[in-house]
Amino acid sequence: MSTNATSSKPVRVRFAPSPTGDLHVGNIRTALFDWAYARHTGGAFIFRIEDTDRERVTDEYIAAAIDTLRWLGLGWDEGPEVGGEFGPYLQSQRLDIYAEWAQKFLDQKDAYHCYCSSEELEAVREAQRAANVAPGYNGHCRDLTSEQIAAYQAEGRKPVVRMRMPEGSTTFTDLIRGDVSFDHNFVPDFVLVRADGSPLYTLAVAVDDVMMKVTHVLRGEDLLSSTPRQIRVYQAMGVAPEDFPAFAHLPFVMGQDNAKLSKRNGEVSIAWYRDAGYLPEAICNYLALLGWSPGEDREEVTMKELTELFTVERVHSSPARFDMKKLEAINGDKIRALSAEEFFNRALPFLTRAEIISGTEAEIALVKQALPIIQERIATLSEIPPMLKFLFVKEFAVDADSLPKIADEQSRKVLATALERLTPLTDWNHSSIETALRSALIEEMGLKPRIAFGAVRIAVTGSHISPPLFESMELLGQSASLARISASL
RNA sequence: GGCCCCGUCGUCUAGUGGCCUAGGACUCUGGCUUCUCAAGCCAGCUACGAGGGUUCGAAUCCCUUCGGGGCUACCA
Repeated sequence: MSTNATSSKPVRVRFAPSPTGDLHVGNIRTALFDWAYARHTGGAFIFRIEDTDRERVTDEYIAAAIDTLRWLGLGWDEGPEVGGEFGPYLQSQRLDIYAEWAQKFLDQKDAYHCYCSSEELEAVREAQRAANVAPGYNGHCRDLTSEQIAAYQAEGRKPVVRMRMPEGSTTFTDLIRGDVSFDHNFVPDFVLVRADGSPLYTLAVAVDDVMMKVTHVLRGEDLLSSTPRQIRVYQAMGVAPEDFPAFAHLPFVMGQDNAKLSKRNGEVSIAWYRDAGYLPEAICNYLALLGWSPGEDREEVTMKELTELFTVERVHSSPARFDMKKLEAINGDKIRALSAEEFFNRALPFLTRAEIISGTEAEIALVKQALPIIQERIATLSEIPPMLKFLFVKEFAVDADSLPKIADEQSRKVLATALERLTPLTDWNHSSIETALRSALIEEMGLKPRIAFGAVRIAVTGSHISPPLFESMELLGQSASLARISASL
């Protein structure tokens, strides 16, 4: 059989993670594409939690997933916290629905009880591997007699519910990969309900997509080969082929060097990126470029432009490697593009969390003046505290590695001269400071600017790397600046 | 092993038979600018996995091959 993906129904896309851990880069890329597609088509974005495996999914992870999506700006139209017509959106709250369908499949003989134990199943697989044949359920319990069933029940065995895969094959049109076909010889009868009565992903995902009227399933490539099973459930539910959702299997996002994305090569948890000072719009922009491209040699897109430009046709089929360097570059671009007010809003939490400032009015005012001179020099927000630290420290001290650089005779002379010429300055601002120092150190002493200003920089900011010197001194103020120069003599 | 998916610079990509002696971005290298660090500007390095076809013409179509990945659970 085959399905046709064309549909004129209003688009409904879902992002349905199974929160067995923090949402990671790959999950988010999928969420982003789901969201962008829904927004592009004017359809609904549905957020559903697949927590049928309560052994692995925790409430903390669910809460974290909700939080992460919100932080990224991927708002949903239906789902946790916002509700919706087709809720609940947590699968663990829909157990009765799955049980009803499973019973219906049983009644229709589309499914059957399987009494095989895990050990027996494993033994079968072992034998299949040894015989070099396709491993998979062998259909042992497909047509049990009532005597056999009675015997198993007498043994106290609890059966699982297994879906019967008919002879033939399943072909569906993947929006990204074209027609994909699976021979049922390689799609064994699969389990819908565990022995304890709880549903499996294979049941819940298909039932929910139908019940929630999902029209487009954009998900990871790893689910590609489970699609025939999902389609089998649609059929058992009595859904007409033209009402099946369209599928699009997104390519993987892989780690820096080899295969899987892991802690080693680039952090996987989005929470980590938030703490490291990455902007949500930068993460989304970068992730959008993994497996998709707006074309026309374009790289930079806003969230709004992404929704306007995004189409599944432009998603390609090969996996992409995650490159932290490029994310950083985009993050720097986005930071530079921020308005002064926005930049302040984003920067403030990093300064307070690093305990550089406590939040007094005077501190806030100084921060607002200082931010513009560092905005173009950082790639992540976490670079702000170390860069502005010199303006706020109570106990100032020159960095250990910079200290030797101002210990020589020439530096001491430079600092002494600077102190002497800066002390009488009555109008303390960056241009008057620059004028005074240039005439004293460059013109009169004949020094190279980098040598002369370098010494002053270290004495005043404590490091040989700092924001622009004269602006820094203006912000620090005359008395503090002079005190530091004097202290280093 | 079987089934399925994938294969353009180091990385992300543009490219849908001639506009490609393959373009952009990140990285890297060199230079300019410069009070440090950045930013900015300029230049450079490096790619169609391989082999066969089809065609006047192929990165683009077909076949084979090699390589990578996924699935093969009472995970999702």
